[in-house]
Amino acid sequence: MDIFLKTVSALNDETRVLLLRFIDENGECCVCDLQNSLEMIQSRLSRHLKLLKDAGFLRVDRKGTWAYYSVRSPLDRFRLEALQEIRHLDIKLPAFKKSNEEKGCKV
Amino acid sequence: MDIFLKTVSALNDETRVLLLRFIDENGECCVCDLQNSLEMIQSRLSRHLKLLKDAGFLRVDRKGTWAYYSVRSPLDRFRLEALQEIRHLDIKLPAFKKSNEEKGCKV
DNA sequence: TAACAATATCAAGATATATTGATTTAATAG
DNA sequence: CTATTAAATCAATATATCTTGATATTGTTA
Repeated sequence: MDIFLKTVSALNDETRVLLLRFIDENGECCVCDLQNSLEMIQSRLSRHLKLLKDAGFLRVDRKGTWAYYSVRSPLDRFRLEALQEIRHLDIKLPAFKKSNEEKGCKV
Repeated sequence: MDIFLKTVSALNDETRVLLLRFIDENGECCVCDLQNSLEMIQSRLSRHLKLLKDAGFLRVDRKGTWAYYSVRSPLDRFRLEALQEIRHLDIKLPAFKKSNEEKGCKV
């Protein structure tokens, strides 16, 4: 029950649905990218990314000080079905604005 | 997005998961039955049943003053998958205690 | 080591949701 | 019509979640 509720509760927020959809469409993103693209402050992003990760939707890959988030794979049946549902939502996604990581990103 | 969030939000509560599972296993129940079986007060039940109904999981069939709730059918793909997930949860379900409707149920 | 940048966590206030008991609505029986 | 019963709604309180700005942590570079 607890795992199910954690999974469902992660989906129960507009911000996280948008985040998941954005990362699903654009592939691996670091938090800088997301700050740039979605215009959210860093602490808010960090919180929601953690919830999505803990609920089994995202994985994180750290390289130096950067954290790259991507959709976890493979997803189990239920999470995949939820993601499919999210893929079909009529959402206006902001464009991907890459941060200039190579030169040091400074968001 | 709104419909998706409403659907997900209906699943995001232990009471409602239990209710949905109970009705799924036992078939059509009136609110009396649920009060007897689950030992919840009526206003609480009524609220959660409404949320599950409005989210597309339950239907209600009124006969006189009684309201019979059952799992809506057919369920769409996502809701069905959620229900399957709930069917596999390791939950201790209380026994079904039928109310004595024939003689007038008085809960 | 010190300074800096990316990310995570914390604390406070704001918003949403759940629970309870009381009240209201609606259908039926007398 | 009145009384009764099932169910829905309301009002108050309690609990949980979200947002923000501040602070802490971690890795990198000078």
